[in-house]
Amino acid sequence: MSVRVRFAPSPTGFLHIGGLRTALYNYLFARHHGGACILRIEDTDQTRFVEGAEENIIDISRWAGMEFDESPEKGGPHGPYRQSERTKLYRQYADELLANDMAYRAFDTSEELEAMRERQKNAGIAAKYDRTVMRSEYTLGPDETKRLLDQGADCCIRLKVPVSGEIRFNDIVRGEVIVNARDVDDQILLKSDGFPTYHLANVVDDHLMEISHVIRGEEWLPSTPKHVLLYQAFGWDMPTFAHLPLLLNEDRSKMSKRFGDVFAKSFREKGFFADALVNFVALLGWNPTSDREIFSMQELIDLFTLEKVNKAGAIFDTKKLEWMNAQYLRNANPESLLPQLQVILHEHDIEISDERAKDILTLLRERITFLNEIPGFGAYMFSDDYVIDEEYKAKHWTAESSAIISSLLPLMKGLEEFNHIAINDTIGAFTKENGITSKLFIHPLRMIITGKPVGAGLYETMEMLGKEVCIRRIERFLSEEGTR
RNA sequence: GGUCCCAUCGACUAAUGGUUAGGUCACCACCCUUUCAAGGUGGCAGUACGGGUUCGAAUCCCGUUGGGAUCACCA
Repeated sequence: MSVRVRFAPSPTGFLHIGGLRTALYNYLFARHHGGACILRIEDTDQTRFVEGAEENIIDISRWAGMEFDESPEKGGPHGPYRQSERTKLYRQYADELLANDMAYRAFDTSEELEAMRERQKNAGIAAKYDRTVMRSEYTLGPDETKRLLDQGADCCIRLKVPVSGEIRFNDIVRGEVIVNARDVDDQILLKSDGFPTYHLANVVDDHLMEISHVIRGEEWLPSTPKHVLLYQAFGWDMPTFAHLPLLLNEDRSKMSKRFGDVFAKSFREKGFFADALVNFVALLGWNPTSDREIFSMQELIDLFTLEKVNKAGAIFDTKKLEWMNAQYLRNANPESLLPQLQVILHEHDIEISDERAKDILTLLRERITFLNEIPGFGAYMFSDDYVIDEEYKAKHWTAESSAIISSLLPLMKGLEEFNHIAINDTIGAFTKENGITSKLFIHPLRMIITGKPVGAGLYETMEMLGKEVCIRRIERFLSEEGTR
Protein backbone atom coordinates (compact mmCIF):
# COMPACT_ATOMS: atom_id res chain seq x y z
CA MET A 1 0.00 0.00 0.00
CA SER A 2 1.36 3.35 -0.97
CA VAL A 3 2.05 6.04 1.57
CA ARG A 4 -0.43 8.90 1.55
CA VAL A 5 -0.47 11.40 4.38
CA ARG A 6 -2.23 14.64 4.97
CA PHE A 7 -1.77 17.86 6.82
CA ALA A 8 -5.25 18.93 7.87
CA PRO A 9 -5.29 22.32 9.58
CA SER A 10 -8.36 24.37 10.21
CA PRO A 11 -8.22 27.92 8.92
CA THR A 12 -8.83 29.57 12.25
CA GLY A 13 -5.70 31.67 12.32
CA PHE A 14 -2.14 31.92 11.13
CA LEU A 15 -0.16 28.73 10.99
CA HIS A 16 1.20 27.88 14.40
CA ILE A 17 4.76 26.69 14.81
CA GLY A 18 3.40 23.39 16.11
CA GLY A 19 1.32 23.11 12.97
CA LEU A 20 4.41 23.72 10.92
CA ARG A 21 6.14 20.83 12.65
CA THR A 22 3.17 18.53 12.10
CA ALA A 23 3.14 19.50 8.44
CA LEU A 24 6.87 18.93 8.25
CA TYR A 25 6.74 15.44 9.75
CA ASN A 26 3.98 14.50 7.33
CA TYR A 27 5.98 15.91 4.48
CA LEU A 28 9.23 14.20 5.51
CA PHE A 29 7.46 10.89 5.94
CA ALA A 30 5.75 11.12 2.57
CA ARG A 31 8.90 12.10 0.72
CA HIS A 32 10.95 9.50 2.50
CA HIS A 33 8.62 6.81 1.23
CA GLY A 34 8.00 8.35 -2.15
CA GLY A 35 4.38 8.86 -1.18
CA ALA A 36 1.96 11.75 -1.39
CA CYS A 37 1.48 14.62 1.03
CA ILE A 38 -1.92 16.21 0.90
CA LEU A 39 -3.20 19.49 2.25
CA ARG A 40 -6.80 19.38 3.40
CA ILE A 41 -8.49 22.40 4.88
CA GLU A 42 -10.80 21.51 7.75
CA ASP A 43 -13.15 24.45 7.72
CA THR A 44 -16.26 22.87 9.13
CA ASP A 45 -16.62 25.41 11.88
CA GLN A 46 -18.25 28.38 10.27
CA THR A 47 -17.90 30.51 13.36
CA ARG A 48 -14.15 30.24 13.64
CA PHE A 49 -13.19 30.84 10.05
CA VAL A 50 -10.49 33.46 9.64
CA GLU A 51 -9.92 35.31 6.41
CA GLY A 52 -6.49 34.70 4.97
CA ALA A 53 -5.69 31.75 7.18
CA GLU A 54 -5.64 29.25 4.35
CA GLU A 55 -3.40 31.49 2.28
CA ASN A 56 -1.06 31.80 5.22
CA ILE A 57 -0.86 28.03 5.64
CA ILE A 58 0.05 27.56 2.01
CA ASP A 59 2.38 30.53 1.95
CA ILE A 60 4.33 29.41 5.01
CA SER A 61 4.49 25.81 3.88
CA ARG A 62 5.96 26.89 0.60
CA TRP A 63 8.39 29.21 2.32
CA ALA A 64 9.48 26.30 4.48
CA GLY A 65 10.15 24.25 1.40
CA MET A 66 7.10 22.04 1.39
CA GLU A 67 5.02 21.59 -1.70
CA PHE A 68 1.83 19.58 -1.35
CA ASP A 69 0.91 17.01 -3.97
CA GLU A 70 -2.80 17.59 -3.63
CA SER A 71 -4.42 20.67 -2.14
CA PRO A 72 -7.31 23.08 -2.55
CA GLU A 73 -5.33 25.28 -4.90
CA LYS A 74 -3.75 22.46 -6.83
CA GLY A 75 -6.61 19.98 -6.85
CA GLY A 76 -6.15 16.25 -7.22
CA PRO A 77 -8.02 12.99 -7.71
CA HIS A 78 -9.77 13.10 -4.35
CA GLY A 79 -10.98 16.67 -4.25
CA PRO A 80 -12.38 18.95 -3.23
CA TYR A 81 -9.81 19.46 -0.50
CA ARG A 82 -11.80 21.94 1.52
CA GLN A 83 -14.26 20.27 3.85
CA SER A 84 -16.82 23.01 3.51
CA GLU A 85 -17.14 21.93 -0.11
CA ARG A 86 -17.79 18.34 0.85
CA THR A 87 -20.72 18.69 3.22
CA LYS A 88 -23.08 16.59 1.10
CA LEU A 89 -20.70 13.71 1.46
CA TYR A 90 -20.70 13.80 5.24
CA ARG A 91 -24.48 13.97 5.33
CA GLN A 92 -24.56 10.80 3.22
CA TYR A 93 -22.24 8.94 5.50
CA ALA A 94 -24.07 10.12 8.58
CA ASP A 95 -27.27 8.74 7.05
CA GLU A 96 -25.55 5.46 6.45
CA LEU A 97 -24.63 5.28 10.11
CA LEU A 98 -28.17 6.18 11.06
CA ALA A 99 -29.54 3.41 8.86
CA ASN A 100 -27.25 0.88 10.46
CA ASP A 101 -28.06 1.98 14.00
CA MET A 102 -24.50 3.09 14.56
CA ALA A 103 -25.64 6.65 15.18
CA TYR A 104 -28.78 8.39 16.29
CA ARG A 105 -30.52 11.73 16.35
CA ALA A 106 -30.65 13.99 19.36
CA PHE A 107 -32.73 17.08 19.89
CA ASP A 108 -31.29 18.60 23.03
CA THR A 109 -30.77 22.30 23.24
CA SER A 110 -27.49 23.69 24.49
CA GLU A 111 -29.25 24.72 27.71
CA GLU A 112 -30.40 21.16 28.27
CA LEU A 113 -26.91 19.87 27.67
CA GLU A 114 -25.50 22.43 30.02
CA ALA A 115 -27.97 21.35 32.70
CA MET A 116 -27.00 17.73 32.16
CA ARG A 117 -23.34 18.51 32.72
CA GLU A 118 -24.18 20.52 35.78
CA ARG A 119 -26.08 17.57 37.26
CA GLN A 120 -23.26 15.20 36.46
CA LYS A 121 -20.76 17.51 37.98
CA ASN A 122 -22.75 17.81 41.17
CA ALA A 123 -23.17 14.06 41.31
CA GLY A 124 -19.44 13.70 40.91
CA ILE A 125 -19.60 11.63 37.77
CA ALA A 126 -17.92 12.08 34.43
CA ALA A 127 -19.60 14.43 32.00
CA LYS A 128 -21.03 12.26 29.28
CA TYR A 129 -24.11 12.31 27.09
CA ASP A 130 -26.73 9.88 28.38
CA ARG A 131 -28.88 8.77 25.45
CA THR A 132 -31.28 6.93 27.73
CA VAL A 133 -32.23 10.08 29.59
CA MET A 134 -31.74 12.97 27.22
CA ARG A 135 -33.86 13.86 24.24
CA SER A 136 -32.42 11.26 21.90
CA GLU A 137 -34.49 9.32 19.49
CA TYR A 138 -34.32 6.42 21.92
CA THR A 139 -36.18 8.24 24.66
CA LEU A 140 -38.44 10.10 22.25
CA GLY A 141 -39.52 7.07 20.29
CA PRO A 142 -40.02 6.83 16.51
CA ASP A 143 -43.27 8.78 16.35
CA GLU A 144 -42.11 11.76 18.32
CA THR A 145 -38.80 11.73 16.47
CA LYS A 146 -40.59 11.84 13.15
CA ARG A 147 -42.88 14.58 14.38
CA LEU A 148 -39.95 16.73 15.46
CA LEU A 149 -38.16 16.06 12.20
CA ASP A 150 -41.19 17.02 10.13
CA GLN A 151 -41.54 20.10 12.22
CA GLY A 152 -37.95 20.99 11.36
CA ALA A 153 -36.61 20.90 14.88
CA ASP A 154 -32.89 21.36 15.44
CA CYS A 155 -31.24 18.01 15.58
CA CYS A 156 -27.75 16.63 15.58
CA ILE A 157 -26.47 13.15 14.91
CA ARG A 158 -24.46 11.37 17.56
CA LEU A 159 -22.25 8.32 17.45
CA LYS A 160 -23.74 5.34 19.26
CA VAL A 161 -20.82 4.28 21.39
CA PRO A 162 -21.00 0.72 22.76
CA VAL A 163 -21.78 0.63 26.47
CA SER A 164 -19.03 -1.80 27.25
CA GLY A 165 -15.92 -3.38 25.85
CA GLU A 166 -12.48 -2.10 25.00
CA ILE A 167 -11.34 0.08 22.16
CA ARG A 168 -7.79 -0.60 21.09
CA PHE A 169 -5.57 0.90 18.50
CA ASN A 170 -1.95 0.93 17.68
CA ASP A 171 0.07 4.09 17.48
CA ILE A 172 3.54 4.12 15.98
CA VAL A 173 4.93 6.43 18.59
CA ARG A 174 2.82 5.40 21.60
CA GLY A 175 2.40 1.69 21.08
CA GLU A 176 -0.94 0.09 21.92
CA VAL A 177 -3.55 2.37 23.47
CA ILE A 178 -6.56 0.85 25.21
CA VAL A 179 -9.66 2.71 26.35
CA ASN A 180 -12.90 1.46 27.87
CA ALA A 181 -15.87 2.17 25.66
CA ARG A 182 -17.86 3.28 28.67
CA ASP A 183 -15.48 6.24 29.01
CA VAL A 184 -16.13 7.40 25.47
CA ASP A 185 -18.79 10.02 24.87
CA ASP A 186 -21.47 9.79 22.20
CA GLN A 187 -19.70 12.24 19.99
CA ILE A 188 -21.70 14.57 17.81
CA LEU A 189 -20.97 13.70 14.19
CA LEU A 190 -23.23 16.09 12.39
CA LYS A 191 -24.15 19.42 13.87
CA SER A 192 -27.63 20.86 13.62
CA ASP A 193 -26.34 23.35 11.06
CA GLY A 194 -25.70 20.40 8.79
CA PHE A 195 -21.93 20.63 9.05
CA PRO A 196 -19.97 17.66 10.30
CA THR A 197 -17.74 17.84 13.33
CA TYR A 198 -14.04 17.20 12.99
CA HIS A 199 -14.45 13.56 13.89
CA LEU A 200 -16.83 12.58 11.13
CA ALA A 201 -15.30 14.72 8.43
CA ASN A 202 -11.83 13.62 9.33
CA VAL A 203 -12.56 9.92 9.24
CA VAL A 204 -14.64 10.09 6.10
CA ASP A 205 -12.02 12.15 4.28
CA ASP A 206 -9.09 10.10 5.43
CA HIS A 207 -10.86 7.05 4.11
CA LEU A 208 -11.96 8.61 0.84
CA MET A 209 -8.58 10.19 0.25
CA GLU A 210 -6.91 6.86 0.94
CA ILE A 211 -4.77 8.18 3.73
CA SER A 212 -2.37 5.50 4.93
CA HIS A 213 -0.91 7.26 7.97
CA VAL A 214 -2.50 9.79 10.24
CA ILE A 215 0.31 11.88 11.67
CA ARG A 216 -0.99 14.57 13.98
CA GLY A 217 -0.45 16.21 17.35
CA GLU A 218 -0.87 14.43 20.65
CA GLU A 219 -3.89 16.56 21.50
CA TRP A 220 -5.83 14.21 19.22
CA LEU A 221 -4.97 11.10 21.14
CA PRO A 222 -7.97 11.28 23.49
CA SER A 223 -10.42 11.44 20.61
CA THR A 224 -8.83 8.71 18.56
CA PRO A 225 -11.04 5.99 20.13
CA LYS A 226 -14.02 7.76 18.60
CA HIS A 227 -12.35 7.66 15.24
CA VAL A 228 -11.58 3.98 15.68
CA LEU A 229 -15.23 3.36 16.41
CA LEU A 230 -16.18 5.25 13.28
CA TYR A 231 -13.87 3.21 11.08
CA GLN A 232 -15.40 0.09 12.57
CA ALA A 233 -18.94 1.38 12.12
CA PHE A 234 -18.26 1.99 8.44
CA GLY A 235 -16.38 -1.25 8.10
CA TRP A 236 -13.31 0.56 6.81
CA ASP A 237 -9.66 -0.29 7.26
CA MET A 238 -7.97 2.01 9.69
CA PRO A 239 -4.97 4.11 8.79
CA THR A 240 -1.88 3.81 10.93
CA PHE A 241 -1.79 6.42 13.66
CA ALA A 242 1.19 8.40 14.87
CA HIS A 243 0.56 11.02 17.53
CA LEU A 244 3.38 13.50 17.79
CA PRO A 245 4.65 14.90 21.07
CA LEU A 246 3.53 18.43 21.79
CA LEU A 247 5.62 21.54 21.45
CA LEU A 248 5.76 23.16 24.87
CA ASN A 249 6.15 26.54 26.54
CA GLU A 250 8.97 26.90 29.01
CA ASP A 251 6.57 25.89 31.81
CA ARG A 252 5.83 22.68 29.90
CA SER A 253 2.28 23.59 28.97
CA LYS A 254 1.19 23.31 25.36
CA MET A 255 2.90 25.99 23.33
CA SER A 256 0.69 29.02 23.13
CA LYS A 257 0.53 32.69 22.40
CA ARG A 258 0.76 33.44 26.07
CA PHE A 259 4.47 32.82 25.95
CA GLY A 260 5.25 34.84 22.89
CA ASP A 261 4.81 34.72 19.21
CA VAL A 262 3.97 31.24 18.05
CA PHE A 263 2.99 31.96 14.48
CA ALA A 264 5.35 30.59 11.88
CA LYS A 265 5.11 33.86 9.98
CA SER A 266 6.44 35.74 12.99
CA PHE A 267 9.62 33.73 12.79
CA ARG A 268 9.95 34.60 9.16
CA GLU A 269 9.37 38.26 9.98
CA LYS A 270 12.00 38.18 12.69
CA GLY A 271 14.47 37.07 10.09
CA PHE A 272 14.87 33.38 10.72
CA PHE A 273 15.85 31.41 7.68
CA ALA A 274 13.30 28.86 6.56
CA ASP A 275 16.02 26.22 6.43
CA ALA A 276 17.07 26.92 9.99
CA LEU A 277 13.53 26.91 11.31
CA VAL A 278 12.77 23.66 9.52
CA ASN A 279 15.99 22.12 10.77
CA PHE A 280 15.31 23.19 14.31
CA VAL A 281 11.69 22.19 14.43
CA ALA A 282 12.45 18.81 12.86
CA LEU A 283 14.71 18.05 15.78
CA LEU A 284 12.02 18.79 18.34
CA GLY A 285 10.66 15.34 18.99
CA TRP A 286 12.77 13.43 16.58
CA ASN A 287 16.45 12.80 16.19
CA PRO A 288 18.25 10.60 13.71
CA THR A 289 21.53 10.51 15.56
CA SER A 290 23.29 12.36 18.29
CA ASP A 291 26.39 13.84 16.81
CA ARG A 292 24.92 16.29 14.35
CA GLU A 293 22.66 19.28 14.47
CA ILE A 294 22.57 20.67 10.98
CA PHE A 295 20.49 18.90 8.36
CA SER A 296 19.21 20.01 5.00
CA MET A 297 15.66 19.24 3.96
CA GLN A 298 16.91 16.44 1.75
CA GLU A 299 18.91 14.95 4.58
CA LEU A 300 15.89 15.13 6.86
CA ILE A 301 13.86 13.35 4.22
CA ASP A 302 16.46 10.65 3.81
CA LEU A 303 16.76 10.02 7.53
CA PHE A 304 13.19 10.44 8.74
CA THR A 305 11.38 7.57 10.39
CA LEU A 306 8.32 7.70 12.62
CA GLU A 307 9.81 4.98 14.79
CA LYS A 308 12.38 7.45 16.06
CA VAL A 309 9.84 10.05 17.08
CA ASN A 310 9.88 10.69 20.83
CA LYS A 311 6.95 10.40 23.16
CA ALA A 312 7.64 13.30 25.51
CA GLY A 313 6.82 16.89 24.67
CA ALA A 314 9.60 19.29 23.78
CA ILE A 315 10.15 22.82 24.97
CA PHE A 316 10.74 25.28 22.18
CA ASP A 317 14.06 26.95 22.98
CA THR A 318 14.46 30.10 20.95
CA LYS A 319 18.10 30.45 22.02
CA LYS A 320 19.04 27.28 20.26
CA LEU A 321 17.04 28.30 17.22
CA GLU A 322 19.02 31.54 17.11
CA TRP A 323 22.25 29.62 17.32
CA MET A 324 21.11 27.48 14.46
CA ASN A 325 20.13 30.51 12.43
CA ALA A 326 23.58 31.96 12.97
CA GLN A 327 25.06 28.68 11.76
CA TYR A 328 23.07 28.92 8.57
CA LEU A 329 24.07 32.53 8.18
CA ARG A 330 27.77 31.72 8.47
CA ASN A 331 27.80 28.57 6.44
CA ALA A 332 25.62 29.68 3.58
CA ASN A 333 27.07 30.52 0.25
CA PRO A 334 27.07 34.35 0.35
CA GLU A 335 25.74 34.50 -3.20
CA SER A 336 22.62 32.62 -2.15
CA LEU A 337 21.90 35.21 0.53
CA LEU A 338 22.24 38.23 -1.74
CA PRO A 339 18.64 38.43 -2.94
CA GLN A 340 17.36 38.43 0.63
CA LEU A 341 20.03 40.85 1.74
CA GLN A 342 19.29 43.26 -1.09
CA VAL A 343 15.62 43.28 -0.12
CA ILE A 344 16.57 44.15 3.45
CA LEU A 345 18.99 46.85 2.34
CA HIS A 346 16.42 48.26 -0.01
CA GLU A 347 13.93 48.53 2.83
CA HIS A 348 16.51 50.70 4.57
CA ASP A 349 17.03 52.82 1.48
CA ILE A 350 20.46 51.38 0.96
CA GLU A 351 21.37 50.82 -2.66
CA ILE A 352 24.66 49.05 -3.25
CA SER A 353 25.99 46.58 -5.76
CA ASP A 354 25.70 42.84 -5.25
CA GLU A 355 29.45 42.70 -5.20
CA ARG A 356 29.71 45.14 -2.34
CA ALA A 357 26.77 43.61 -0.48
CA LYS A 358 28.50 40.29 -0.68
CA ASP A 359 31.77 41.68 0.69
CA ILE A 360 30.00 43.38 3.58
CA LEU A 361 28.02 40.26 4.34
CA THR A 362 31.15 38.16 4.38
CA LEU A 363 32.84 40.60 6.71
CA LEU A 364 29.97 40.96 9.18
CA ARG A 365 28.17 37.64 9.21
CA GLU A 366 30.35 36.15 11.94
CA ARG A 367 29.06 38.55 14.54
CA ILE A 368 25.36 38.56 13.89
CA THR A 369 22.50 36.10 14.06
CA PHE A 370 20.14 37.53 11.47
CA LEU A 371 20.69 38.86 8.01
CA ASN A 372 18.43 41.77 8.87
CA GLU A 373 20.91 42.99 11.47
CA ILE A 374 23.25 44.19 8.77
CA PRO A 375 21.75 47.65 8.18
CA GLY A 376 21.85 48.44 11.89
CA PHE A 377 24.91 46.53 12.95
CA GLY A 378 26.88 47.79 9.99
CA ALA A 379 25.36 51.26 9.70
CA TYR A 380 28.83 52.76 9.24
CA MET A 381 29.22 50.67 6.10
CA PHE A 382 26.53 52.58 4.32
CA SER A 383 26.75 56.14 5.47
CA ASP A 384 28.82 58.69 7.36
CA ASP A 385 25.77 59.32 9.41
CA TYR A 386 26.10 56.76 12.19
CA VAL A 387 25.82 57.14 15.92
CA ILE A 388 28.89 57.14 18.09
CA ASP A 389 28.62 54.99 21.18
CA GLU A 390 29.19 57.54 23.97
CA GLU A 391 30.24 54.94 26.49
CA TYR A 392 32.85 53.60 24.13
CA LYS A 393 34.08 57.06 23.43
CA ALA A 394 34.24 58.01 27.08
CA LYS A 395 36.26 54.95 27.83
CA HIS A 396 38.83 55.23 25.07
CA TRP A 397 39.06 58.82 23.94
CA THR A 398 41.71 60.18 26.24
CA ALA A 399 43.77 63.35 26.45
CA GLU A 400 46.43 62.08 24.08
CA SER A 401 44.07 60.39 21.61
CA SER A 402 43.78 63.42 19.44
CA ALA A 403 47.52 63.71 19.02
CA ILE A 404 47.94 60.01 18.31
CA ILE A 405 45.23 59.84 15.71
CA SER A 406 46.50 63.03 14.10
CA SER A 407 49.92 61.50 13.78
CA LEU A 408 48.48 58.44 12.03
CA LEU A 409 46.54 60.45 9.52
CA PRO A 410 49.40 61.30 7.18
CA LEU A 411 50.51 57.68 7.19
CA MET A 412 47.12 56.63 5.93
CA LYS A 413 47.01 59.37 3.42
CA GLY A 414 50.32 58.17 2.09
CA LEU A 415 49.15 54.64 1.46
CA GLU A 416 48.96 53.76 -2.21
CA GLU A 417 47.23 50.47 -1.58
CA PHE A 418 44.63 50.96 1.12
CA ASN A 419 44.24 47.34 2.17
CA HIS A 420 44.26 45.82 5.63
CA ILE A 421 47.75 44.39 5.31
CA ALA A 422 49.25 47.71 4.28
CA ILE A 423 47.34 49.58 6.97
CA ASN A 424 48.41 47.11 9.58
CA ASP A 425 52.05 47.21 8.52
CA THR A 426 52.26 50.95 8.33
CA ILE A 427 50.41 51.79 11.51
CA GLY A 428 51.99 48.88 13.31
CA ALA A 429 55.51 49.95 12.48
CA PHE A 430 54.90 53.54 13.43
CA THR A 431 53.23 52.85 16.76
CA LYS A 432 55.77 50.27 17.71
CA GLU A 433 58.56 52.72 16.96
CA ASN A 434 56.89 55.38 19.07
CA GLY A 435 55.93 53.13 21.92
CA ILE A 436 52.22 53.53 21.43
CA THR A 437 50.33 50.49 22.66
CA SER A 438 47.61 49.17 20.42
CA LYS A 439 44.70 49.98 22.64
CA LEU A 440 45.69 53.62 22.65
CA PHE A 441 44.93 53.99 18.98
CA ILE A 442 42.87 50.96 17.95
CA HIS A 443 39.86 51.90 20.05
CA PRO A 444 39.83 55.59 19.21
CA LEU A 445 40.20 54.73 15.54
CA ARG A 446 37.41 52.17 15.67
CA MET A 447 35.23 54.58 17.56
CA ILE A 448 35.73 57.26 14.92
CA ILE A 449 35.32 55.01 11.93
CA THR A 450 32.48 52.73 13.05
CA GLY A 451 31.03 54.41 16.10
CA LYS A 452 30.84 51.23 18.10
CA PRO A 453 32.90 48.76 20.09
CA VAL A 454 31.78 45.72 18.18
CA GLY A 455 32.53 44.74 14.65
CA ALA A 456 34.86 43.01 12.27
CA GLY A 457 38.59 43.50 12.26
CA LEU A 458 39.30 47.23 12.17
CA TYR A 459 41.74 47.16 9.26
CA GLU A 460 39.47 44.92 7.23
CA THR A 461 36.66 47.31 7.94
CA MET A 462 38.79 50.27 6.89
CA GLU A 463 39.76 48.54 3.70
CA MET A 464 36.13 47.88 2.94
CA LEU A 465 35.27 51.54 3.58
CA GLY A 466 38.15 52.80 1.50
CA LYS A 467 40.83 55.38 2.04
CA GLU A 468 38.77 58.39 1.22
CA VAL A 469 35.93 57.58 3.60
CA CYS A 470 38.25 56.71 6.47
CA ILE A 471 40.26 59.88 6.13
CA ARG A 472 37.15 61.97 5.80
CA ARG A 473 35.70 60.50 8.97
CA ILE A 474 38.90 60.97 10.92
CA GLU A 475 39.32 64.57 9.82
CA ARG A 476 35.72 65.34 10.53
CA PHE A 477 35.95 63.89 13.99
CA LEU A 478 39.21 65.63 14.76
CA SER A 479 37.90 68.99 13.72
CA GLU A 480 34.65 68.55 15.65
CA GLU A 481 36.58 67.43 18.66
CA GLY A 482 38.96 70.41 18.35
CA THR A 483 36.16 72.94 18.37
CA ARG A 484 34.80 71.78 21.68
C1' G B 1 -12.20 15.47 39.06
C1' G B 2 -12.74 11.15 34.95
C1' U B 3 -9.92 9.17 30.91
C1' C B 4 -5.50 8.90 28.25
C1' C B 5 -0.31 10.14 27.49
C1' C B 6 4.53 11.13 29.34
C1' A B 7 9.24 11.18 32.62
C1' U B 8 17.88 11.09 30.86
C1' C B 9 21.93 17.50 32.50
C1' G B 10 18.35 24.25 32.99
C1' A B 11 16.78 23.12 27.35
C1' C B 12 16.92 19.66 22.79
C1' U B 13 18.48 14.82 22.75
C1' A B 14 21.94 9.87 22.18
C1' A B 15 22.55 5.34 24.45
C1' U B 16 16.69 -0.18 22.13
C1' G B 17 20.03 -5.22 29.32
C1' G B 18 26.75 -4.63 29.81
C1' U B 19 29.31 2.94 28.12
C1' U B 20 33.73 6.47 33.18
C1' A B 21 25.59 7.82 30.72
C1' G B 22 27.64 10.73 24.81
C1' G B 23 26.50 15.24 21.72
C1' U B 24 24.26 20.21 20.95
C1' C B 25 22.17 25.03 23.06
C1' A B 26 22.68 27.97 27.40
C1' C B 27 26.15 29.08 31.35
C1' C B 28 31.45 29.40 33.36
C1' A B 29 36.84 29.35 32.56
C1' C B 30 40.97 29.40 29.48
C1' C B 31 43.27 29.91 24.52
C1' C B 32 43.27 32.82 20.05
C1' U B 33 42.94 38.22 19.39
C1' U B 34 43.18 45.34 17.55
C1' U B 35 37.24 45.36 19.94
C1' C B 36 33.06 42.20 19.65
C1' A B 37 32.12 37.81 17.80
C1' A B 38 33.41 33.33 15.56
C1' G B 39 36.61 29.23 16.43
C1' G B 40 39.44 25.93 19.81
C1' U B 41 40.13 23.56 24.73
C1' G B 42 38.15 22.45 29.31
C1' G B 43 34.29 22.74 33.05
C1' C B 44 29.32 22.76 35.47
C1' A B 45 25.17 19.62 35.08
C1' G B 46 21.09 14.26 34.25
C1' U B 47 18.70 8.64 34.26
C1' A B 48 12.02 11.69 39.43
C1' C B 49 11.33 8.12 43.67
C1' G B 50 10.44 3.09 45.63
C1' G B 51 10.09 -1.90 44.75
C1' G B 52 10.87 -6.07 41.73
C1' U B 53 13.00 -9.32 37.25
C1' U B 54 18.27 -10.23 35.99
C1' C B 55 24.99 -12.14 36.88
C1' G B 56 24.02 -7.13 35.22
C1' A B 57 18.63 -2.03 34.55
C1' A B 58 18.45 4.76 32.09
C1' U B 59 16.69 0.60 29.30
C1' C B 60 11.84 -4.74 31.18
C1' C B 61 7.52 -5.11 35.06
C1' C B 62 4.65 -2.92 39.24
C1' G B 63 3.67 1.10 42.35
C1' U B 64 4.36 6.25 43.91
C1' U B 65 5.22 11.17 42.71
C1' G B 66 5.34 14.83 39.16
C1' G B 67 3.99 16.97 34.50
C1' G B 68 0.86 17.26 30.21
C1' A B 69 -3.32 16.51 26.97
C1' U B 70 -8.37 15.95 26.74
C1' C B 71 -13.34 15.78 28.51
C1' A B 72 -18.03 21.58 23.29
C1' C B 73 -23.45 21.23 18.13
C1' C B 74 -14.02 23.94 18.29
C1' A B 75 -10.56 21.78 15.59
